[in-house]
Amino acid sequence: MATGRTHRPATRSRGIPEATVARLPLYLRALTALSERSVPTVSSEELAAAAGVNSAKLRKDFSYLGSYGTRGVGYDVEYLVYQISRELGLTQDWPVVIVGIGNLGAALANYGGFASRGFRVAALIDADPALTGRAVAGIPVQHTDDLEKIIQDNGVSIGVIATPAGAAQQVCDRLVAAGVTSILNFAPTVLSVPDGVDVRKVDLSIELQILAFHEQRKAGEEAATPDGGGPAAVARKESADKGPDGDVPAVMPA
Amino acid sequence: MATGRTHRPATRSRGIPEATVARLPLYLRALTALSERSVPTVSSEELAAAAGVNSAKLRKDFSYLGSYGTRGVGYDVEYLVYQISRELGLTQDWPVVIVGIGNLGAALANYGGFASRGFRVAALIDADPALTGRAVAGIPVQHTDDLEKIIQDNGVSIGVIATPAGAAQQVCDRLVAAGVTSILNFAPTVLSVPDGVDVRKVDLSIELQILAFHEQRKAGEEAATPDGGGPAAVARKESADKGPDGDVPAVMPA
DNA sequence: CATTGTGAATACGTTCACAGCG
DNA sequence: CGCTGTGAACGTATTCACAATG
Repeated sequence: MATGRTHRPATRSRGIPEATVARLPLYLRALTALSERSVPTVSSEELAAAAGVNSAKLRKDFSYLGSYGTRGVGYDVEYLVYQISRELGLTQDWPVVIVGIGNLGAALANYGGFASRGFRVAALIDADPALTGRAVAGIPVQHTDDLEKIIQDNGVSIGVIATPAGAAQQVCDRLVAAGVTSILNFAPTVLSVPDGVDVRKVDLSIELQILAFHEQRKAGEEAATPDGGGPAAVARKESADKGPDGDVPAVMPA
Repeated sequence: MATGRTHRPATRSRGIPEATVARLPLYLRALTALSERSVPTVSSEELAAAAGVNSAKLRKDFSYLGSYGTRGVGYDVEYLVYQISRELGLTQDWPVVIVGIGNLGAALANYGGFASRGFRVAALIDADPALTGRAVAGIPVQHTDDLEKIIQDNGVSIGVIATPAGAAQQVCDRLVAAGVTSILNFAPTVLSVPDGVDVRKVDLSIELQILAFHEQRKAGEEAATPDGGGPAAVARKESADKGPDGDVPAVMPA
């Protein structure tokens, strides 16, 4: 932390804003669904609705990728799917390891959304010898002792940590030392990593606390139902546009 | 979604920024750890390091809550724990239901970080009759048919959806109709909810895709190992400051 | 002429830097 | 004197609104 210098390596990064990057997967999912229904084109308005954002935001997001639409018509679904996939790097294969095969690790191993998007669970790793050798989701669980070898043999650059909090930093250090440069952390810990390594965290407890905050606010100010107590509000809002927080929630078995 | 009108009900909300709210749980966790070690006071610098943010941000965040520090000294740990807990609404009991008891639902049910923070798993609900009656984490699984009754009997206002994508909207609708006003969604779907209901989502696949994007960037610009292949880079950065995205990743059994 | 693409306006979030204070 | 609290500067993200255009 000494360096007051902002990091940001040589990466001048052809300027796609983070907020936009975070939404691309959302668009991709909506587009994939359209593609499966053989819908050929879609307008920003329709796609935005499906992704749960507003159309101006969507158009601005796409404008960072290039001009892939046709005025008066909309966007070609297949073409956009391809462009976004490419931009996200999903046209290549990403071997991933999951460390910590408790309920959560198992849930992740079983998660279907992987293969569909270029991600491949290359290995499952756990410290418990009782698990070693057992298969979860058809993939054998290997022992932590072999972590470095597994990473290297499979050319893994993305690791998922689903261990208890106490083990997370140590696992993280070993992953990084073995060559992993992107980590998805489900343990409720702040991981410390060298520059150049990306960490994203998913923290259930934090998400619930944020909900509790808003829930409390609601309880405080209702008293008399704000919208007149009549029929429940009807306007529906898409959820996706939740606030900016840049952060996430973690989960952990026992 | 016709209404171009921004929502935002009467809620003028005594102005704590969303970004700050999202960090309060982080501070709380760090403070709780200090409290357990019986540390009496902490400076913004120290606490910021523990939470993985910078100290100016932390001080500004705290300034929205009030002036709880002592100049020249720092913050009283116990007092801050209390203030933040109260602000987040964690001094009260929040009964929560989890719908969808696959691997993920089970992981959530077993998650330890609940009770510690005012959350209580009031019920587990699943559509599979084979699960009904079985206990997970010591809590009996009940059938979806009884969802409304369970919500009402327990005064539940927060629901967690850990079902397959296909069931999520339907479950959501029933939760909302039964009185739930905050939802944590792990299914990879955009949920549509009435005004006044908060949804946060956790989407594993999205998180991985964001990592892949950055990973790809790195690969593109290195060419020769960036840090010379020598000793791993030494500068450490705290992970928490990840980009703004306001969104999260989902997971789903099978 | 419906719809994209985008400057300009606005809102929000972060960081700086230092006055204020215990 | 050290550390908090905060106004002001800066940077990023969202929204508006309309000119450009297939």
